Amino acid sequence: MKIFNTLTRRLDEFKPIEDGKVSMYVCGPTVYNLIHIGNARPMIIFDTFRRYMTYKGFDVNYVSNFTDVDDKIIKAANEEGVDSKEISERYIKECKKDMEGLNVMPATTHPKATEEIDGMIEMIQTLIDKGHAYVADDGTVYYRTTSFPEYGKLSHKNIEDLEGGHRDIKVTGSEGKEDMLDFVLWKPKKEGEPFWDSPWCEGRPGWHIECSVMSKKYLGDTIDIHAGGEDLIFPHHENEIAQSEAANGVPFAHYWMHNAFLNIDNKKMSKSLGNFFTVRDISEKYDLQVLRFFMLSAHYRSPLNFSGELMESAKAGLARIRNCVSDLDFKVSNAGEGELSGEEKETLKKVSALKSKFDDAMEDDLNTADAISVIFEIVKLANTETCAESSKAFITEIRETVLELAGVLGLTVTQEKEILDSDIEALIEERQQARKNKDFARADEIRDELLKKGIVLKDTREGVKWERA
RNA sequence: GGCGACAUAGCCAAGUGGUAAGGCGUGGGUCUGCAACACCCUGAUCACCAGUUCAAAUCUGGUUGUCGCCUCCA
Repeated sequence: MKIFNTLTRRLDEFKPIEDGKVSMYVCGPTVYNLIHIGNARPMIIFDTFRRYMTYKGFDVNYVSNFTDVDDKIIKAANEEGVDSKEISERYIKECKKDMEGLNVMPATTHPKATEEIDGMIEMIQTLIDKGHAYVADDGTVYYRTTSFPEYGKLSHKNIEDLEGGHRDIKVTGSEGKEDMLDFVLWKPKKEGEPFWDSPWCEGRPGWHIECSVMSKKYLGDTIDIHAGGEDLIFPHHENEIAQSEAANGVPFAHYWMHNAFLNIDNKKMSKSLGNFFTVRDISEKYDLQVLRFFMLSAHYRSPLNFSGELMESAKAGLARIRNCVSDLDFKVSNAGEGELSGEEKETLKKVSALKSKFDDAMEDDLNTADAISVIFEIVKLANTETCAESSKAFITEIRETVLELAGVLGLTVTQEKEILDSDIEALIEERQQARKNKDFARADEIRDELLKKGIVLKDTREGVKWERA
């Protein structure tokens, strides 16, 4: 597996710390609202990475946090006049619902910042003891960036440039800091904010320390992969490295993966532009599997544009795969038990080669766009090479392959068996009878009637199929 | 100002040295009582200029354009 490593800016061959195992940490959302579709990109991408590694036989320990203490959560709580815990608990619950819709597997562990305060205090103390952090007069604890010579190695920034670039805003808010770039590890409470006791003051942790601590606790001092959105490279991940490596004395993560942003109609998504969509918004109009398919149709390190038109295109694409599977389902139920024919064996060889091609694509820095195209190639084979006379073994093999590969991408392509009301079934039956009797007026009447109920009929070669409009 | 990314058919998107995958849409066809669905077939020389090479979308330099980070942000 080749992974583009932000740290080295190269494709690096993945070598796990421990054979057959992968430890990875993915920065999760701050839960102050419903997650938006931008949040969904890393969730889907790294869930797909995890599924692929699992498919390849790795035991993946996947940790993704919920940041449940933060300014925005406190603000939301104050606006609603409720406890901030109520806000975070609510949106964690909603986030999990969205994840389920997106078919994002629950992490091995989903730690919450507020439940890891002890570990944070401990790590901050270690940093102070080692001279990497200091306490200001008001009890704020800052990280001393100048004490970590490698600061900037992930974002490839040099510190002098950073200092220069900020000269104009240096005036405000940096009292108590030794240096511009120093960042908060612990901050004193303000009125009405949640707080915890600490050796320095009653207060709460800074954002960056959370991830360092949770990663250490659940995965160890050094992990294989740390991932997140590209915007987190600086300062969040840079700061995590500074904290963890200074405190633990060993490298933090061997591979750093970052996904590019999702734009809306070629512009950055933001509330002020009015182009802000939550996953929940999308779920009202589309099966969330369509959103997942859409996200995987481009490489994760390319910026991806979102629009209604593109979603329609994705919907049609996913439907092509699903139609193929449902067609195979039908054929398999009528197929004979006979041996594979010579021709069928040849076709299965091609399918098998395509399966390798799929793996190759995924091995190449998770090229899901290419991987999807391989699935389409198999779909094409299935559509052209199977027929009513095909053997059961042949059809089953192709079907299983499509399902398996789609499954690696976390795409559900089998149709849910839905039970129709008996009176609707009766109407369909009556319509079939009418068609048989060439009473097309009645047949069309029934078709219209069902359409009003949201049932679309399709008269196929194999019989009547239906679907929800 | 600093750092970085990208530019492939109507749209989306792989390909990173040997004469352009795949999807959507369009058009044509098969199936069908009709319609819809489904399926099959159908398209580009790769922003521009110069260079390296037997050979470049693919490497080098330049031009133009789009975008991201540097501040909370996936």
